[in-house]
Formats: sequence, structure tokens, C-alpha cells
Amino acid sequence: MERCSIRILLQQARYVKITAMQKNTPRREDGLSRERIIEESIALLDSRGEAGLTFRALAERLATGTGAIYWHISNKNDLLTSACNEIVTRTLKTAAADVSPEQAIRALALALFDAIDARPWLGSALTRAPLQSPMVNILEGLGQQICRMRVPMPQQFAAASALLNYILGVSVQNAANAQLGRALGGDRAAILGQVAASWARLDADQFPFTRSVAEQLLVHDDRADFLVGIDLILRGMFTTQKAHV
Amino acid sequence: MERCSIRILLQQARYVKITAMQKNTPRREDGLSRERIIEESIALLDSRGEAGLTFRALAERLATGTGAIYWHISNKNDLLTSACNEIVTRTLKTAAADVSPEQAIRALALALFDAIDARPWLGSALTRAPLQSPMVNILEGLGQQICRMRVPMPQQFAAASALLNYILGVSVQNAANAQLGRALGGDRAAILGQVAASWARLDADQFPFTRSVAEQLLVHDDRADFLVGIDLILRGMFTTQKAHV
DNA sequence: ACCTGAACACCGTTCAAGT
DNA sequence: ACCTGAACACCGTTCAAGT
Repeated sequence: MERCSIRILLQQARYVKITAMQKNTPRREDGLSRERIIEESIALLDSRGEAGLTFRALAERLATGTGAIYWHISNKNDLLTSACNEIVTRTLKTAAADVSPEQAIRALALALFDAIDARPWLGSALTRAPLQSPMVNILEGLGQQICRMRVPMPQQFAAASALLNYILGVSVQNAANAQLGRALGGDRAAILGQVAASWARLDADQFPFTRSVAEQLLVHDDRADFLVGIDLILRGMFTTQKAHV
Repeated sequence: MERCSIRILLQQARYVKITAMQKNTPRREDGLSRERIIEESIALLDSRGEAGLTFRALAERLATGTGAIYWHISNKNDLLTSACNEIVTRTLKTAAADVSPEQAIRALALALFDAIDARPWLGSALTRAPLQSPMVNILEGLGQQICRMRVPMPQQFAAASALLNYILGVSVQNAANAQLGRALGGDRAAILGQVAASWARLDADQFPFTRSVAEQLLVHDDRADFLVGIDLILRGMFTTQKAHV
């Protein structure tokens, strides 16, 4: 269903600041296609971020008019979801391995974590496309491993969606943090240091916990903590499940 | 720090479709204030959704010009984060109770789940404001309960952020689903039915798991599954934690 | 069938000018 | 000090007109 031969050409962002009236963009000879559009969208998202994906910028890169894109893609949401699905599909393919189900789930989770970390736009695209193809692909990947575990059938769906939601939630949050760091100066350690310092300065009566863990923020490894959470959920699956409240 | 006496007047969306040149909006007598702006922003977000929060719409509601808002608020992101923080603070206040730490965490988690479900804009606002005041407030609420449990000090931060991320991740996802339903027709059951049907129609070789859980999607209770996940994490906290991989 | 690009109806943000 | 609202530089989307 998805072509795997697509190569993304991560081009350097062009320096050219085109003034309003300039329109010497050359016409391209080969026709447009959904694939080419999505490919170029990914390149644009990677190089200029989520705000950089614009029908005008995309049209320029593809050397056509903005209207042409609408012949192949229904709207911007479609564009974003398709780009997202393309990356998710590739990522899942990478993580496939014939190890124990727990190991496979960890590998899959980490692959997604890293993919979302590398492309912050992936996270919000996933969140904005609930129950659609990207999500279904991830659910399937997780579910196949859950089937190999001792999870009883009636709880398989809950287990899979708990994992799915945890993975997406943590990864998106982590990516947002990383993006914040990039936006503010680039030095991740310096940003964390500032945040930790501001936490330590919080009101002692109102924020005792946050103050006390300020240092842990500095030494804490996002990826490691992410895996700890995965293991918590995996371990919990083996315990008898009964409803509380 | 936050005023708790603010009352949100959920006004009916006005029918008035003001044409471009019409400008008979009356001036208001009492001065603007950050509080009034945030209050009105929340009302706008609640009644018209995330896309409905616009400086022009807000100015109209406040009976001023768009520029006036910038005297009290630095930009749209500030506006959204402040509105978010206001709701989070109120929600946490509601969930406070003197029960066991596990019960308190469940209550807090459910309160947030319901708040985000009721206001889908909350989720994306939270995701977009990492490490800022709304998040810190939640972290503190969770952390105080974690301190009361047997979680050893060096793992407190990881436990709190695992919970935080799970809660936000699942709630945001659930809210996105609910919003999808509202956008498509309003009948949640009908939407889920359609999705389940499309899952059952998936390729048997490529999507064995998703096909097999299609029916579970129909009978599954989002809130209950959410709590199961919380319990998985809580239960996991009591087990010895050792790093895998 | 596919592409073009001007036009439309919006945005957030700024800023000279007012009180 | 605080407010006004036109102006600027953008958006996504549509659609008559071209090939």
C-alpha cells in the first residue's frame, strides 16, 4: 500500500528570500503526483518545521501553482496525515525484529520515540489524526506483540491502547520539550538548568514536590524514563487486572 | 496567585454575522485586564473551539480594538497558556481530597481526563506549553501523592512524569476522538461503529490484530481503560524497578 | 485530465495616533 | 498609561481560465 522506495532529499533551506512580485520559478516537466507532494512536504516539515509547511512554499518547491496541489490532495489536514503515515510506516518497518514480544514492544516504542524526537511535527500530526491510518499502523504493531504475550483476549485492546497512548503521550511531550530548547537557544542542558533553577525558586509551601525534584530534572534521561514507563505497563499486564475506584 | 472567583459566563454564540465595514460595537466603560481577557478567551474557546479564539473575535467580545489586548497579553501563545493554566488550576482544586494517595491520584487523573474531554482545546494547549505553569501544577499535584507512597526518592521524578505523560497522552487522544465524533456527526456510537466496521474490513494478513479487536472498540469504555492504565502504572511502582535492554 | 495563479476571506502582530 | 484601528505580511482554499 505504501511505497518504500521513496527517498527524502533533505535539502538545505534555500537562502533565497523571494520578494512579492518575483515569479521566475521554473516549470517542471514531469507531472505532479501524490507521492511527490508528500515527499516534498516531509522535506519541508523537516527543514522548516510545522509552520514551514505552506501551500505556497510547497508549490514553489514543486515548481507549480498552489491550486495544482489540490488536484492530488484534498486539504492541508490530508497532507499532514499522509506525511505522518509515511514516516510511521517506515519507522515500524525499521523496528521489526524476531525477539521476545516484550523486547519487540520496547524496540517499537523506542523507534517511535526517536522518530518523534527527530521530527516534532510528527507528534502533533499523530494527535490530530485520531483513529486514522498512522494510528492504526502503530496499534497493529503493538497488538501483534501483545497477542504473543499472556494477555487474555478481552483485555488485549485496553492493553494495546494503554501502550499506544503512553508511547504517543510521552514522545510528544518529550519532543515538545526538545523543540522548546531548540527555540530558546539550542543548548538542551542550559535550558534544563534554567527550568530546574526556576523550579528551585518556587514557593516552598505550594510546590514542595516540584522543588524537591528540581535536581532530578537535570540528571534525568528522557529515553530511560520512557522505557521505565513501558516496563511498568508491561509488568502490570501480567498481574491480575481488576477494576478499582 | 490565581484568582478563583472568576466566573465564566458561557454565553450563547451570537448570531450576528458582522459584515466587514460595520463597526457599531459599543465601547465598554470599565478597563481591560488580563483576567477579563483570559476569562473571555475561555468562553470563546468553549463556545467556538480552538479555531474560534481570534484576536478579532476576542476584541469584539471585549468591545475594544485588537491592539488593546496586546497591552495585557504578549501574544497568542501566552493567551492560550494562561487560559489553560486557569482551567488546570480550577480542576486540581476540585480533585483535592484526603483519601489514600492511590485514590487521590485516580481522582486527579479522572478530573483531568474529564476536563480535557469537555474542552478539547485544553489538550493541545497543554502539549504546546511544555514545562510551563500548567504542567508544573499538575506535576506538583501528582508528586505530593507520590511522596505519600513508598516510591523511593530517586525514582519519584520518573514516576511522576510517567503518570503525567500517561494522563496527558490518553486524555488528549480521547478528546481528539471525541472531537472527531462531534465534527463528523455528533453520534459517538455511530462513529465508533463506522471505525469498527472499517477495521473489520482491513486486510487479514496485514492487520490481524486490529481486525480481531474491532468489536472491542465498540464495547470499550474510554474512562475505564484510562483508569486501568493508571492502575498498571501505580501497581508497577511497587515492584522493584530495574532497567532493561 | 491536469495545471495556473489571481482572488477571497481570513489570520497574528505592529504601530502611529489618539485620550 | 492605556486604548484605537488601519496596515502589513502572511495564511488555506476556490475557481475561472488555460493546456
